[in-house]
Amino acid sequence: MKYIEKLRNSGLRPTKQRLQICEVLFNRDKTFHFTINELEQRIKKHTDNKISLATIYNTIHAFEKKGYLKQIPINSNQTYFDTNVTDHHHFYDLKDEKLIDLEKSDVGPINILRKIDGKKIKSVEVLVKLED
Amino acid sequence: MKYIEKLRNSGLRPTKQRLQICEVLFNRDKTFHFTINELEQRIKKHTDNKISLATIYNTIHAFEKKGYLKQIPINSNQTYFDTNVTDHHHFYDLKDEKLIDLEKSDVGPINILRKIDGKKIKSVEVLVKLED
DNA sequence: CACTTTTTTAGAATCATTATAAACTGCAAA
DNA sequence: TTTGCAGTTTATAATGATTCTAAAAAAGTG
Repeated sequence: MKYIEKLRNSGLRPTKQRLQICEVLFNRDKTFHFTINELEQRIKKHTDNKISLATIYNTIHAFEKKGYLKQIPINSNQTYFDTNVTDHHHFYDLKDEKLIDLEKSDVGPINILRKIDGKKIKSVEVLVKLED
Repeated sequence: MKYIEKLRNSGLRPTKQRLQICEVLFNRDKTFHFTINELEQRIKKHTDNKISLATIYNTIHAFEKKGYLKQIPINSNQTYFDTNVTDHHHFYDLKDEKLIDLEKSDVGPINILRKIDGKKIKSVEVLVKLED
């Protein structure tokens, strides 16, 4: 199993549940944008045994803390996550409520000219809302 | 009362509650970033009579629909609103959980090079997260 | 004033997320 | 391999923001 090492290296025990969630999250070509609810549905389809909702939350938070996932800032009642943890941005299709990755090169350089004393910039995220 | 016309012009009856909320929201020098919870506290201090929480939600949504307020996309369990409805961006101080306006001129032009068929860009929002 | 429509309200309902505490599991040391 | 224990999983309860409901109150109109 290719995810065992990954988990072990980051101090997470490679449990059956975590490995199955890894399969759903990372064993794919494109990056994956999801809410916990959507992920739960996919896990249900993909695996035979049930994984508790609490475990899904636990795992996603653990993965996020380890840097395997990113939260996407967006106004929604549900939290969106992204398997693409590189520095990039998003389109958000307001009608379909779907996210699309926007590579840094698609946006061009962003120069934050203002500085705040005693603070440093951790990230710069761009959300481009789309309508028909 | 200076807000009566504003409300009437947008088809909202200028009720006592709405006028009081207008005072708290708009009668200030700087732009105001808030959650419903914070707003409720301020209303409690500012006004003698109690305004129901449901009314606060109703009013904020009505004002947002009329374009007097904007939601700010951010990862938080609570929704943030902004009285600054001009096209601008935000710093978000992760430690203090506070927002700071970033004028467009502080960010410079943003050029979205990629296009999505059949969709047009409604807004471009930049969130700059700050750490110590 | 009489009547209609909008608004307010308290409280219930909903829904995402987090907490709890007991059972289970991976894993390292004996 | 067995034992012991920290780390995990789990069902369920709890929380907290937000929305819904339906009845009362207020605003607008003639």
